[in-house]
Amino acid sequence: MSELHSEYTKEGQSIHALVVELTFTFFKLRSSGDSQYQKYGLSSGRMALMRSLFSGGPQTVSAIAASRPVARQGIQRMVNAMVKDDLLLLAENPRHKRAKLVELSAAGNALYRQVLKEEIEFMNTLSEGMSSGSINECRNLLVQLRDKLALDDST
Amino acid sequence: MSELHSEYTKEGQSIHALVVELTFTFFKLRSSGDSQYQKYGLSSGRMALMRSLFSGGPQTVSAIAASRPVARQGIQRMVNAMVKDDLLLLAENPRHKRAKLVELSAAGNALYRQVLKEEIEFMNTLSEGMSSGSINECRNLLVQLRDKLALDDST
DNA sequence: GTAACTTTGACAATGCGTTGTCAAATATGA
DNA sequence: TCATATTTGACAACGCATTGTCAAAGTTAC
Repeated sequence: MSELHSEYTKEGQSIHALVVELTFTFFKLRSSGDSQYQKYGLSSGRMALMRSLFSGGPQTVSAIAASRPVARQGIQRMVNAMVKDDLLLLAENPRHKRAKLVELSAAGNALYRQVLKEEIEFMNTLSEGMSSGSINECRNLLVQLRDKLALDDST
Repeated sequence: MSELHSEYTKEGQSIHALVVELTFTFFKLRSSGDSQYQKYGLSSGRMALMRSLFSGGPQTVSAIAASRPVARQGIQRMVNAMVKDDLLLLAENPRHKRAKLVELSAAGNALYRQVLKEEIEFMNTLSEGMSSGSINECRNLLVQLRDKLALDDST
């Protein structure tokens, strides 16, 4: 601890500690997810993509990218690879000749549902002993934090 | 929403929502941090490394890597680059001929303190309107979550 | 002391994200 | 309509993390 830390307000200090913990928890969560996914040849990125298609229906690459903090070209590359793996299909888009609609193939849909099922069980296990009230309060605070960040920069 | 979601317990559903929000908040936080750091030629990774050295004192590359969820060779590469940029120094290690002690140079220390100062102000701003009690509760819940993850896998 | 094991830094390959460029397709507006 | 601007996918280059391999340095056990 340096003397600089005395410039923190009490709340500022708490937020800093929260940010540090959030970072550790995020990495832990992602590596835990990846180790669950890898036995199906999936990754966190591929799962997130399938999740978007499963809940949002067929969409263009641009639309998928716009709904998440990832670059359009990253999604494009991922989609191309997953089409090759027969997890996704490209359907004609009546509104745009080049921008095809990306959708889950039958195999992709089945795989996603399988993994989602495991994921739900995992979340249920993780939440044992916690109250949904305190979990929701925590989430609300993160939303609040993120909203403040959105004001701060134009990312 | 698919029929699969009915397999969630109430708490499981909440945890899932929390995990989604946590992910968004993490990315927002990191990009916000990076845009603050870049005017000093730094990145989140470099800042984290300097933070370790500032608070933990001179350490070997291996020790730094062991204290965070990053690979040893990633730290090694970063250290080599930052030594070239005169932000870090390699001091002789009496206990090991090859494993030098990494420490902040005078320039690195000054730069870190400058950025830290801005960061503290930023955290103070972010926390305005929040109670340190609710922030700490949120952090405690994340700690609890991370502990459960640690049990689950051996990452 | 010495043989076997582990830790460490250099080097290389790879994975997966980013950005930039370009041409085709589309949208906009005078 | 037609000129201009934007969106889109392919391609390339790069950034920054990972893993694996190897030889030098250090540790441990006998």
